[in-house]
Amino acid sequence: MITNMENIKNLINNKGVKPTFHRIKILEYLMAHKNHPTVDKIYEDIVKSIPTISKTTLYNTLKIFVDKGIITELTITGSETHYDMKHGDHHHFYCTQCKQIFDVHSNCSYDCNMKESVDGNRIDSYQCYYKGICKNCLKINVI
Amino acid sequence: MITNMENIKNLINNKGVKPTFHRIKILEYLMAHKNHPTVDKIYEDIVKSIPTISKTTLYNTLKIFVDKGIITELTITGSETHYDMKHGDHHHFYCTQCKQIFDVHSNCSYDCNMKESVDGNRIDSYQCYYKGICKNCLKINVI
DNA sequence: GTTATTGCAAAATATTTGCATTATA
DNA sequence: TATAATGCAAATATTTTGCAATAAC
Repeated sequence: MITNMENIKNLINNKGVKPTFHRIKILEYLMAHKNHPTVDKIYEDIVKSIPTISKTTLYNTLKIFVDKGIITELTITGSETHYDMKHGDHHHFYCTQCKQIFDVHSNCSYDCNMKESVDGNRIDSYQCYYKGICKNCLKINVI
Repeated sequence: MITNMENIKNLINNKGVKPTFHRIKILEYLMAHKNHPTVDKIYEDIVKSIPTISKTTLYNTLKIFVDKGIITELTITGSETHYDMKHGDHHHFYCTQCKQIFDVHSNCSYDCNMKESVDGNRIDSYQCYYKGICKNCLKINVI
């Protein structure tokens, strides 16, 4: 039987990254929290179980994961970077009122994963996002 | 005869913003420089003709223009915000090597301007961008 | 035992804020 | 003159860096 931790370890290993304890724990966290956390949020949560972890390690590790294509960084707000496990094709919706980022599964035919280049430029990644007011905030505003 | 400055003045006025000298000059700059400048770049250029202008005014003005939908802010790199006049429907390509942002006129059928909402969330703006190596850098790398 | 990882503190960078000054209608 | 815009300096927020301590293999 392969444990979840073994799976994560393998995933990191397969990308050519040494699966240290911290790295496994950080990826484990991101797999369990697909609500696009910031560095601060990840730190705040993860420091409870690993009191000695530092933000520098977090920054280091997240950068490595992004470079290796394990996770995606979302630079939507202009202030903090949000992080997201790669999980299926989806876009993002940023609510300018409650400041949350939601996954949206738009049925548009735009799928850049199928493209390798545009206008002769080599595409390595892409991102689409919307900004507006989410349905929850719309409801609250009406009342 | 309506001068260019008159046109810019009217554009600002029509959005309910008082067209001060600085605001006109900043918009004039953005209309003439559609290469997605940062605050620093705009300041560096504009301070030559208006030596007394401050970065605070630049930040203030750009924020107003964004809020009023006159310009778009591009938060692609995660560090500096880039600014872009609204001009036709296009996406952006960020070259991770030369750090430049290019317009790309993708022929995909993805046009969120036609949508008012997604999954019940109200869309106010949207952005799509690619990251990769631009054709110029690809050429240089080969040599 | 050597090399990579980690953690601390300081530095760097970008943006925002408070408030006094200046311009504008 | 009243109101809004501007500019300075300080504060804030986020991320990066240098280097010493530690851990991993």
